[in-house]
Amino acid sequence: MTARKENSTYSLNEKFITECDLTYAANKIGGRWKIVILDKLGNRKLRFGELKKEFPYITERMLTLQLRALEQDELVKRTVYAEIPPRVEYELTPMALEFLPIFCQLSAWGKKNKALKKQADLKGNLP
Amino acid sequence: MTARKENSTYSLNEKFITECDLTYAANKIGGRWKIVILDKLGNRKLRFGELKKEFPYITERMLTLQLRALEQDELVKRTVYAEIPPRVEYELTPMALEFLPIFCQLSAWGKKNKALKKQADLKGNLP
DNA sequence: GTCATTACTTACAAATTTGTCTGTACCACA
DNA sequence: TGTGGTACAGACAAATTTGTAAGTAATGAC
Repeated sequence: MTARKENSTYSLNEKFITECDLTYAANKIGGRWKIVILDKLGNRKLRFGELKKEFPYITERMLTLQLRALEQDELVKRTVYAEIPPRVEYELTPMALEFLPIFCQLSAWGKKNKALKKQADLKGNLP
Repeated sequence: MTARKENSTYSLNEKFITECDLTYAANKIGGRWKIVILDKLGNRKLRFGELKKEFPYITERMLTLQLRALEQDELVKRTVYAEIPPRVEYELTPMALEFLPIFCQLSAWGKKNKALKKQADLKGNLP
C-alpha cells in the first residue's frame, strides 16, 4: 500500500496475497472491524452515529478509518447530505452484499464452535 | 491475549470480538497467513517443508508461528515422528475442515471481483 | 570428524494497526 | 454571544504483527 523496501519478503508476500483469489477477498474484510461493520450494515442504510452505537467501544477515529477504507474498496457507499448538523449515510454496495451469505456461514461456524469449546473447557481442559 | 491495561477500549473491544459469533470465527483465520495455510492444507497431510514450498516467500519463523497458533486453536493437528532428520506433519482438524466450503465461496468472490476490478481499471478509472 | 538434512528457536528490528486525546466546521436556536 | 449537535481530522503513542538474521539439535552418510 505504501512506499516500502522493494523486494523485501514483506512486499513479495503482499503481491502473492493480492494475486490469490482467497486472500484477495480475505484482505478486503481483514482487520478488527471491517467484517462486523459490513455485517451490521447489512441491507440497511445507517448514519455514522447510528453505526457507532452498534459497537459499544469503537472510537470515532477507528470507525472513520475503516469506513474510508471500505469506501475505497467500493464495499460501502457514502452519501453526504448538505445539512447542518451534518448527515452522512452508509450502505453496502452490490459487491459487498454478496459477502452477506458468507458472513452467515462464518457466524454459524463461530456459534457452533464457540459452544463446543465452552463445553470442552467445562469438562476440565481449561486453558 | 496478553497482560494489558484493563478497561482500555482495546480490551473492551477484544471482549466484544470474542463474544460475537462472526468475529469469533473471523479471528481464528485472521492475519496474513492463517487462511491460506488452512486452505492449502485442505484435505492433505503435509510436512513442514512441503507446506513452506506452497508459499514462495514465507519465512520459516512466520510459518512456525502461524502453525502453532492454529494448533492452539485446534484447527491443525501436528504429528511429530521420532526420526532424524525430523519429520513433522500437519493436517486439518474436523473443526477446520468445516471452513473449507466457506473458503471456496470467499475464493469465488475474490476471483469474480478481482476480474471486475481489472476491467473497470482498464476502462480508465485507474487508481 | 565433517557435512547435510529438517524443523525449528531466539534476539532484534521494522512496519502496520489500533487507540488516546484534542480540536474544528457548520448553523440553528436560545 | 454562547451552546449544542454531527461527523469528522490531526498529532501522538502504545500494541501487535511481520520480517531479518543467525543459530541449534540430532544422526546417518561420507
